[in-house]
Amino acid sequence: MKNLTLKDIAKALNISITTVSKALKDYPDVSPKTKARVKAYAEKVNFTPNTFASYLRTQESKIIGVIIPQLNHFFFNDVLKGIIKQAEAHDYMVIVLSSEESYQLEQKQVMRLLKQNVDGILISISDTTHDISHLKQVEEQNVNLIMFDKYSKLINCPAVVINDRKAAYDAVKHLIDHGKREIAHFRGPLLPQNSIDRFLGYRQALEDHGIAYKKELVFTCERIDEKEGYAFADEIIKKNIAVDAVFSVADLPAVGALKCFNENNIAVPDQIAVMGFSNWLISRFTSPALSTVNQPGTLMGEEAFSLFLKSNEAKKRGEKVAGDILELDTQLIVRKSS
Amino acid sequence: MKNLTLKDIAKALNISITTVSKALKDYPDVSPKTKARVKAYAEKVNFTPNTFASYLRTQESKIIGVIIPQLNHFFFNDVLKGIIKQAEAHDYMVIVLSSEESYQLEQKQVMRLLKQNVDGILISISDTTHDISHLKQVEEQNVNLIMFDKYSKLINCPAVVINDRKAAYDAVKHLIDHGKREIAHFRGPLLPQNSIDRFLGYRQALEDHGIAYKKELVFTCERIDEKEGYAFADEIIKKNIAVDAVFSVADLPAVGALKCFNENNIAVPDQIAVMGFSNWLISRFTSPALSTVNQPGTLMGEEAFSLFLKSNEAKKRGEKVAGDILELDTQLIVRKSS
DNA sequence: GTTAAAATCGAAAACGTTTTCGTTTTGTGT
DNA sequence: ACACAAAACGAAAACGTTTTCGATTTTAAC
Repeated sequence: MKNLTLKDIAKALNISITTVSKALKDYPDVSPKTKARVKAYAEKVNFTPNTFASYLRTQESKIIGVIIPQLNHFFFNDVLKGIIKQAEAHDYMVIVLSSEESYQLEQKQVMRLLKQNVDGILISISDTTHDISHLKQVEEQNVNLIMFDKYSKLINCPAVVINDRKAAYDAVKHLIDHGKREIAHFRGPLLPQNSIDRFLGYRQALEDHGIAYKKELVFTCERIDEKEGYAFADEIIKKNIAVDAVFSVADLPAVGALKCFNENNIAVPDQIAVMGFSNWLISRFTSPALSTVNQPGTLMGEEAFSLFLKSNEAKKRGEKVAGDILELDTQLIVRKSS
Repeated sequence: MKNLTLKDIAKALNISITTVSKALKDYPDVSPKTKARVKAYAEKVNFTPNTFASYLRTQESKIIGVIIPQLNHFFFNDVLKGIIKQAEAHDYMVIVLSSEESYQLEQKQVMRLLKQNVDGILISISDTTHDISHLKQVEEQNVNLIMFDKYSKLINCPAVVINDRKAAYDAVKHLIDHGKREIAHFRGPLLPQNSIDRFLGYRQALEDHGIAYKKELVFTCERIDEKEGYAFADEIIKKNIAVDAVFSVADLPAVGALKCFNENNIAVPDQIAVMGFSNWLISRFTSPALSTVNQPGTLMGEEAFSLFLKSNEAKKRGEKVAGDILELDTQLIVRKSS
């Protein structure tokens, strides 16, 4: 019960391998009669050409590689879902790798994918990636490169991202619109760009509404977990810092803050409103339910694959695709915490 | 900047392709001197053989396929992480596909992987899979088949699973040991086997501790979400059913129940204790924090890959590996809700 | 019936690797 | 210096596909 080959079909129909191959690919120099015969038979025995042999001739593997910073991460898995869904629709297979937020490992994974002769690499770069020579190498080898979510401006390839700045702006604006003026921000570290953009959106929103930016209202996360959020909230209470809202760079610190406020009998959202970011599953279940910003992960994955397809077709025509950056809109999810 | 070939190395060193290939694979009929020369050069230019061409000769693709029922599912992503980690350590690539809990799609994905000539298929079967002819076909094509978590007894291949029955037993025993006697159970649907096993563990624990099984304390989930759990809890309150503990087939219904009990001022765990299953991220953040059962997902993935390796080696020796089922232990996570 | 053009087909090379088997080179003992 | 075995090397075929180009057959026109 081995997979059939062109040879098997040729033998069965008593014609040459060449003719079988050409019939299946609708070459003009095959008579309609034989074409029909071949196609009918191929259909019957469920033949599809061996991808490995095909690759050897055409240099197209019909496989793409995806590198994400973390394997069991809600958002990236959502993106992965979109990529795989679209890939499937276009008959591509997806190899999944993780950089585990390590620059070294990311380099290694890129090299592995190049060795595997994938048709394209879709990557969200790790927080520790400070050098992009490995990505340059992808382009030098003429392999399609697409970045998503966490990207580098130092390389000129198509990318699809969230408009983090606008998303943060809208979130903070929402707090302001509800009468909040002393808005604290739990910001992320200096890398990746996303956390900077969210911080900038926060500042911009304050400025546009005539609220002075106060350095002492900004707390910097390192691990971005709930403990940090709890600690910051605790500091706010202990030091009696005047705060009537918190905008967090991610949901987990917001959840931590929520817990701390609850324990100290601070009314959310009346005394202090809380806003998260990312719309993780957990945000629906806190009490009060956490307001947050939804990132369209699946859509991002689908768009990333579309960019790959475009890039691949341009490559086939001998062109080079422009390094345009596609920005996806987020959605403000207003729940009980704001 | 194309990938190098054996031919390039042969030309550079002025020897034949054959000798280069054999030197790299330590054939005995190559002199130590040339071996060293070839290896040094190959190292220098970072050569690795083209996997597609290799496959054509050896019929080994060094690619495995994984099919999971859902792509962005906390537990399955954990398993995926374990598989990919081990695969990487053994120089395998992993193609990820999803059946989306659809029997039809599962069939299709299996066929796609067979067409791709993967060396093995690791699968967790969907809840709607009632027929296993597609899996039989995998074995007929002599491709290694490994099942994990959700498996079928109708097919004889290696598998790695959680001991759901024992896990449920231990969870219920924990409730009993804390003085609970009227233990309700939110059970899952009739498929997959896992939810049956958890139900059986529940019954066994009651029986072994001299507690009569009461049908009216068992509630059957269909979608296994928090709304169902909320509704069941509501029913318990409204109908005034005597219940002092709830054991849920999964975390989400338990979270829903928790919410309902909180809203009705029922003290958890004193009046009613609540126990979930799966240790999702969310269980840490409810109030009170949810007691649950941890499923070792990453370990399961690692073991699944190990089973594949074993199976593959047996295949190379012309043997057939036994369809042994490896059961992994779970951990009872006791938090404030019990 | 002849001939040219058009339609149809197939031989063969190529992709890069692995492996069999035959050839050449080296080394040993006389 | 010679025979012979052992060591080292290389030619070639195979994996299954695609595609070029030459060969063959059919059709049409006179």
